[in-house]
Amino acid sequence: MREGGDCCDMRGMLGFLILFLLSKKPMHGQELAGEIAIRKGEKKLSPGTIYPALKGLKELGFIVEERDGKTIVYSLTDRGEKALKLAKRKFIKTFFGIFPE
Amino acid sequence: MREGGDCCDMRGMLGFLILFLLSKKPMHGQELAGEIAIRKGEKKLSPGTIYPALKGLKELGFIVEERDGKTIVYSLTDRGEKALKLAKRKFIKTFFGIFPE
DNA sequence: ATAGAGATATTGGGTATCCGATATATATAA
DNA sequence: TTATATATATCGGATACCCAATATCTCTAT
Repeated sequence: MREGGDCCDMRGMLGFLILFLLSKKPMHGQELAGEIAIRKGEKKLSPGTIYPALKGLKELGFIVEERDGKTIVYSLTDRGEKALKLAKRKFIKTFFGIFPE
Repeated sequence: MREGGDCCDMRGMLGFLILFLLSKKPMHGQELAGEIAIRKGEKKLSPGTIYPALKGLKELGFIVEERDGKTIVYSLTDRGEKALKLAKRKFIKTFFGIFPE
């Protein structure tokens, strides 16, 4: 784990984005990949991208998984909430001025 | 060059940030590193980070350099302006909701 | 029970990002 | 001129990002 130009200590910008999306609504992997695809205007992330990212966040203790039939729903832990809050603050400070007023 | 979770085709988030900062004011490398350090609340990027990033942007035709005594001042080209505009749009769409309303 | 579909997971490989260390260049001070 | 400080640049290595391919697992339909 780095600190990086990416975003704090959560596996870079992808981890940050995932954590943010999960904070709004717990989702399973494919659902998450779909949401990211829409936001980025690209095709869905490959399994080789999304699952390792989720695994990393889980190992950091930022998310937990809960089996729900065929899928696994991921949601933030308290640690994850806290890390996201910090990362958000930094993100906003770093990119201040980019969003239109 | 990829398309990436980073930001479009400008060497990732760092390139994006650099381009954004240069669009507000032409700067030389160390000045840029200082500005980024303030925004991120970290120490200045190492030379091994900032100069390759600038070199990459130059090779993409997004910035030009002009020697000014001891320093080299970088500024955006028209291509750079255009690329930044596109990247900003994508950035805003991708991270919509992260900035407080 | 078997087949199919969809979700999850891993592997291998290529590129990007970034740092620390080192090297080079340029301007200023002594 | 020589020394010093600052800016610029490159190198080696570690991690992150991402994809394509492959494998496993779970539910549903037949």
